[in-house]
Amino acid sequence: MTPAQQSTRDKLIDAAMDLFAYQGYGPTGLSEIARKADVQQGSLYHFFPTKEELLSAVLERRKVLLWPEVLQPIWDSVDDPIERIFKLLDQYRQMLQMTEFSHGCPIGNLAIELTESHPNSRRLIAENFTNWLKAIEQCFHEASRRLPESADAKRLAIFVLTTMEGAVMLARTYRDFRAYDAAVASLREYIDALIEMETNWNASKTPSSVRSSSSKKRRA
Amino acid sequence: MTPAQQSTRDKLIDAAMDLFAYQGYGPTGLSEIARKADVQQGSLYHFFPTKEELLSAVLERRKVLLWPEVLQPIWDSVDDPIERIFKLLDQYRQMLQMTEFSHGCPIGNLAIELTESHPNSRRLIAENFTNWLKAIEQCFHEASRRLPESADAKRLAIFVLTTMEGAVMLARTYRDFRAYDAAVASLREYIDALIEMETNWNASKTPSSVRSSSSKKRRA
DNA sequence: GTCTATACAACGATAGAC
DNA sequence: GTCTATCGTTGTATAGAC
Repeated sequence: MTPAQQSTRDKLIDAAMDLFAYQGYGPTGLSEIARKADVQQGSLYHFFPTKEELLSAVLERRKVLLWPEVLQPIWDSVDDPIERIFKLLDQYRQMLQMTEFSHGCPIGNLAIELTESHPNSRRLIAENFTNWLKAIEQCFHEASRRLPESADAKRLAIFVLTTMEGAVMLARTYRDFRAYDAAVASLREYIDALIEMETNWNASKTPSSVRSSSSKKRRA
Repeated sequence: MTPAQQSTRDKLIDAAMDLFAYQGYGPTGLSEIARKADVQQGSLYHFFPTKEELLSAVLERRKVLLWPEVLQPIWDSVDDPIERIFKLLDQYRQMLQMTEFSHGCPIGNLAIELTESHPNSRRLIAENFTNWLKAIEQCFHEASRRLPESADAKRLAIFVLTTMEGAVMLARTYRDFRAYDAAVASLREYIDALIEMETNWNASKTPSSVRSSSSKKRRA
């Protein structure tokens, strides 16, 4: 849908989404949003009585866009669930590169800026994280054959998210990718080690010595 | 030194340091800082011509305080270099708990808020990260006997920092410690695996079969 | 639903007396 | 070095015509 066909409301949400991601919620003025959306400032208050309600609409939209705009293109181009995760991490890297480190993680930025001062938005930010985590958790579930039984898909997904958010923070601060690449390399090494553990375990198994599943949890 | 003995300049820096950490740089007004420091607003401009120069002084102070206020108490109470790292991570957890998630990482918060809009401060924020990383890197160096030769102390230190920053972000967003503890547990598992690798390697060595150090890099 | 004009508060910064 | 008063701007939000 081209901008010309968008409703005024959607134009406002899109403009606000960009500006909040680029310069944060507080520093972005409502007049700036209206200007970017090519909408008069009076109309803004017709749709969004307060600035924070516009923020809520932005965060709801981000939840909707996670699959079609972020995940699906990657899921379509990569089949292996583990590689999907690292392709996603590479996408954030590309975003940093294309924007010359001016854009970080839109949700992470708002998380730090608003968790304390805006409790309602905090909940929506948490929902955005949760959906992201669910997608990664699903990847680990799909790769569970290759992972030790003790591997916890949910816990691994959290580790991927903390690594990404921390890596984006350091990349933007240093304005280079050394820390980002180092963090992702360590994460890769960790997951490779888990896969190798399971590989070795399977290789050591013989058809005659099948163990119970409980005894398989050798690294809890 | 009690507040009464502090110079006006130091009182202003202390007040600003607290407020910037708690509510960010932008949302903190100069009048608020002066009030908290018990100093007249006119005096503020005598010491700091602009708000950003006050910020620079705060960031310089944080660099100075890293050792005596953050690291030294931990280094004094824990000898093992690896346990120092996890004690440090536990300290951030305690800080979150004591402040009911209202305080995050003071540097990480400012990093996200200011990297793009305040290039001068960005450099000082990077220096704060670098000093933190150096301390952790030193821990890994001191534990190098227990780690595989392929383990890169600098890279591991970065991984600790990204984990911490991401974990703090998620803890504050969810207002609970599940994600924080999950991330730290994964990091612990990763480092334990490195130590175990080296332990197994040493156990497999016999006095008669000493290898060259180059062949020891079996997991680069 | 759209637009103009404006109210009201808070901000960083400044001027100038002492 | 300290203090009071204030400038000029910007912010969110509103009022009311069309």
